[in-house]
Amino acid sequence: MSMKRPVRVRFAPSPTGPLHIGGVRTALYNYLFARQHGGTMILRIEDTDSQRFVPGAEEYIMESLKWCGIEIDEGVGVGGPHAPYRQSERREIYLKYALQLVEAGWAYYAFDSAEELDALRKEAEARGEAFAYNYAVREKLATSLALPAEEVRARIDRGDQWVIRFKMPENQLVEMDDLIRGHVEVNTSTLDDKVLYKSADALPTYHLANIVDDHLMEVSHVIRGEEWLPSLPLHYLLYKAFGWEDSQPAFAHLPLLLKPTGGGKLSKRDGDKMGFPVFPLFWKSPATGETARGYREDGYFPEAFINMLALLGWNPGTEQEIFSMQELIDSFSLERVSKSGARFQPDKAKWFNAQYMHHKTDAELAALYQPILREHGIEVSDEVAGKAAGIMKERATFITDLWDLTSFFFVAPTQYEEKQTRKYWKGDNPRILREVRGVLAAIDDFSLENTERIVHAWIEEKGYGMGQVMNTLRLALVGAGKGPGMYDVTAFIGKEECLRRIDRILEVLPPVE
RNA sequence: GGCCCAUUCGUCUAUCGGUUAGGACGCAAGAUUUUCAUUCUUGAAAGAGCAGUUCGAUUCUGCUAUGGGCUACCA
Repeated sequence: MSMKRPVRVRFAPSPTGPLHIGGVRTALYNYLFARQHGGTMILRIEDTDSQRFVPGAEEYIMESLKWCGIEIDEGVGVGGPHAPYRQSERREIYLKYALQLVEAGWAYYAFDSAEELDALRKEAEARGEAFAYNYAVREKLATSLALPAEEVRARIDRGDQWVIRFKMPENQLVEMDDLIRGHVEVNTSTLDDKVLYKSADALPTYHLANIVDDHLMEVSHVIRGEEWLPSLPLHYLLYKAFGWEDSQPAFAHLPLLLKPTGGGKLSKRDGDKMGFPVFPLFWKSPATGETARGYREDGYFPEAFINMLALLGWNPGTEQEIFSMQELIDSFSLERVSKSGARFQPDKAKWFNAQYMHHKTDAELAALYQPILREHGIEVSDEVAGKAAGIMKERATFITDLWDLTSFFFVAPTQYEEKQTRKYWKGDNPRILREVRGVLAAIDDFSLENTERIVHAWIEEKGYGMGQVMNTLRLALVGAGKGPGMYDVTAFIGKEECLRRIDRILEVLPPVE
């Protein structure tokens, strides 16, 4: 591979359902790599399995990438010089290449039916062996290697179903290089003759389509999940068979995302069981009506989601943990991707979201919080909404946490928390609160600082306990033993509202004995 | 079963032969605070096992164990 070759990477999902977060991470790493090298990010849809195609999945994939901020330069949805980018729309391309391999002796026709293959597998299983379609059997079965040429011709002309299989060489060492795993070698005798093309639906399988398209689309780096590592030797041999070794892309196989409990790939069921989303966006299956929650709908910020995902299997080698997309682009490298699978950590995802929450400006918070306020019938300016959110953001993980945290700014308490009431609505406290009312009523400049100064001086002068006074006031204004500093509340709701809330508690709440 | 990949605190990870094995999440304790939180400080917590190479191995090699992936006319 030439150093000068322009970087072109592709994300090539199969539209068989919603894109799960492992797929999002693969897309992200491709994107970061492309951007860092001034390269091109391609989106190719690999819909060569007509059986598993799910309507809506492709749109879901594109919307997910968009939400994540992963931009596509070329491919489905945006077009480009190698269009079309949906493999089902490229079907006429593949047969030619499959036939080229047959002609060159790298592939052959096989006429076995599904039932026949099933029987062979069962037979082998009965003997305690695994059936492999390979050098040992291909010349004994109904293949163009065993049958006379006229017979092969006749079967094809007659319309018999056939497939084209790769003729895996016997006992050859394939040496491969992976950007993450290093040198890998495997003996071809342990491999089988994979189907490359299926006549039944006139479509290639993944292996053929993948190599042909990567070649045609001038892909320079294939960055994909580790589940593809076992088929890498086949892919190497395919490049060799086509004579495309010189332009063969470099490969990088990413470690898998594992269940939080360990023991396998992360799956949809884990999310349901352990209460965290496995998909970026909410998904509803058009076929079954089944739904799955998404990070977006669960209140995650896309930046936090991406930050969390980026650090799962990659790290910069420094102690930095918070990264903007641009920072990720600048510091990402395949060499620093780890080799072993990473368990997904729901708790850490929340922590990342909280970090981003804490760094949001009041204006940003206002935009996100306003819809929730309106749901609760609160109509306030962006400035007011942002201020309330800003005061309490440090305690929130999600935007949706803000209502519980700030509702008292907008709505006077109608109930008083029992514990706080028992503790503070007793003895002299109601009487002292009446005095506090008088002090507050006399203040003209109701700013946080001024109110604090005057009230504190008064408390000191009277010799009252700070905790007693402030908590009683808190009970009156908030109705509970929580909230920000008291003067944040007084300044926010203003003098009149303060007095109103004090009057109400004095009127409504009988003192505790 | 076969093939391939992996293995450092509970989890995510740093270390590119010589370190008191570092950070983060979570957990615990303490401090701060008018409340609830936040925040801060501190603490517990790791090289799977056995050989070998080496003056010296977490780091290199082999074996074992464990985990994972693949083994479809699915991707």
